[in-house]
Amino acid sequence: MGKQKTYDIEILFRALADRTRLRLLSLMGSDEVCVCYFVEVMRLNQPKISRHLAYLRRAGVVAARREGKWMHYRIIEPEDARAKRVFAEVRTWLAEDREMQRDRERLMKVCCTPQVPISIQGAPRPRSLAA
Amino acid sequence: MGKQKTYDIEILFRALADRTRLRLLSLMGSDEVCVCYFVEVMRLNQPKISRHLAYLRRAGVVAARREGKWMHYRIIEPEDARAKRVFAEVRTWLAEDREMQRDRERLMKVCCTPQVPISIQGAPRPRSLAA
DNA sequence: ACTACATATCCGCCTTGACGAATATATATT
DNA sequence: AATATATATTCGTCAAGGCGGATATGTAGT
Repeated sequence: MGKQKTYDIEILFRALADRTRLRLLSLMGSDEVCVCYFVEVMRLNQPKISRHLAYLRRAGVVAARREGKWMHYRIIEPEDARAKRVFAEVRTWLAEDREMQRDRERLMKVCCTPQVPISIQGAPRPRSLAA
Repeated sequence: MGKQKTYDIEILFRALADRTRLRLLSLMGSDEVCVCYFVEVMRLNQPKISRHLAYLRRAGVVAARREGKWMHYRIIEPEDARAKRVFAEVRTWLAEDREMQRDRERLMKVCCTPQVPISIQGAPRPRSLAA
């Protein structure tokens, strides 16, 4: 459990060197997100999502929290000040990327629509979006 | 030649996801550096250095300039403002890394010692270090 | 043209990591 | 206990990329 390695430069960049993982991080930007939302929003198969989340977890970039059947993932802020600043700039960058923006819009829609898609009825919403 | 792709997020991070390449970038921090100095300072075999420099060039992170037998490599600043800021933070981070610091110290020594090692006698020094 | 030197590329080998499909695990419900 | 649902892991395959060693290329000097 406590494998909370101090942020290593290469480890971080390897974690960031994949578009799927960048999209995941972008969606976790403000908040914990449940796996089922990643699957719904990104339209990728579930094992692929899980594998990339596991990668991010091993790299120490995100942490997971279980809530019943659901798993929530959130970004871990680096302790190291330098790492923190790099990471902050990366997130700002992501915030401007087209595809990432579309993802976040879809996440909002999916969470806030009165008619939630059947596939995620009952799933716990990100706090920041829960009405 | 003009393959100067606009900085792509993943491409950049893949380029940064290797310690040898980070060390190269750290040495190029302020200035153009000649390949022979990389070899001398980093104590790695020359093909390895060249391969990583080629990788960085393909990724659009550095550019090369020939001067007789010598090749000088320098960092290309990203045009995109976001990329530029991420990159700047990365360089600040590198500036604090132990191994990178040792590399830069060795570069200074190698360039400024009265008795230059035989292997690089006559090689053109980085401008910022040339006495 | 020949030689020497600096650098780049090729080769074969090996590891990492991406993928889809299948399967395992964990939890909740009945 | 059996079932359903959410998520994780395993398997086999494949491409990217790391490595050292050998070799090719490019330039300068004789």
